[in-house]
Amino acid sequence: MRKPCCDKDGTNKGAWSKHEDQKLIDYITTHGEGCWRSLPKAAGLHRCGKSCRLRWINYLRPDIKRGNFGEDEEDLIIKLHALLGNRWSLIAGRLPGRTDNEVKNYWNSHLRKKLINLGIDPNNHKVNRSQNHDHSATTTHPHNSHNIISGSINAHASNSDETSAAASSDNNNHNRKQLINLDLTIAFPYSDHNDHHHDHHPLKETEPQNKEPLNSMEMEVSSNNIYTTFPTLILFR
DNA sequence: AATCGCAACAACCGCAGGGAC
DNA sequence: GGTCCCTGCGGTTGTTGCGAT
Repeated sequence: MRKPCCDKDGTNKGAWSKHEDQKLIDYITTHGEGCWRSLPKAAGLHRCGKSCRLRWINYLRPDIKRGNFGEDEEDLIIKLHALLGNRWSLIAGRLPGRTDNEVKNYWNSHLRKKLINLGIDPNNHKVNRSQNHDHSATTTHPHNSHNIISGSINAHASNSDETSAAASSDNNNHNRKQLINLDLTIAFPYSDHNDHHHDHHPLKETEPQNKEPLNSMEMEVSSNNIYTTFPTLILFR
């Protein structure tokens, strides 16, 4: 029988107090991140490790960027969501200082509605033809009536009506890349990475200090990379 | 001034992946 | 190879703040 992640008795839940925050900050500043399960006891916190980790990652980390999302960030989230779906950690990984929780919340509370108001299905980023066709938003291109992203993979697929296998030909990929106008360079992990607690996902390779802020112009979608690295992206064909 | 409804955000929960034993 | 443990992720819920009535 597997033990629960934390004892239900004796652990605090709900909002964190300033005192708890300070304890967590002090401990991590001294000992570094990791070993979340044993951290609460060592730090003198009556919280489960999960809760500590979440609090640190989503709120206390010094590199957290607080405040409203800029238009460029909004744009980037929408574009990345079209590519990656609800992979919030991956999306947040390309937005320096933003957390997956923050991006997820922002999507659910703002961007989702924004797309719906534009007559765009936030799930597949396709225009809902039964709704209004006022596409005056900055994220919408007049030349592409199918998708909020200019020449996105979705748009490409919708134009080709059940397109054949995504990686079927280099020529096809080249054409797509030209159509997409959305670049997403995927860097790979440093082999000499010291952090043995890091996530090994191919898009989570870069540490915050290595992340370059990307905007839509800098992103590079290599179709080969996309389709071979992220099987779930096949969904967006 | 009170209260109601909604939006925003913080936090929790369950699950899955991966490493260690 | 199987099991356990730790960690991270994504969905969901709870709480708080604010505007409308």
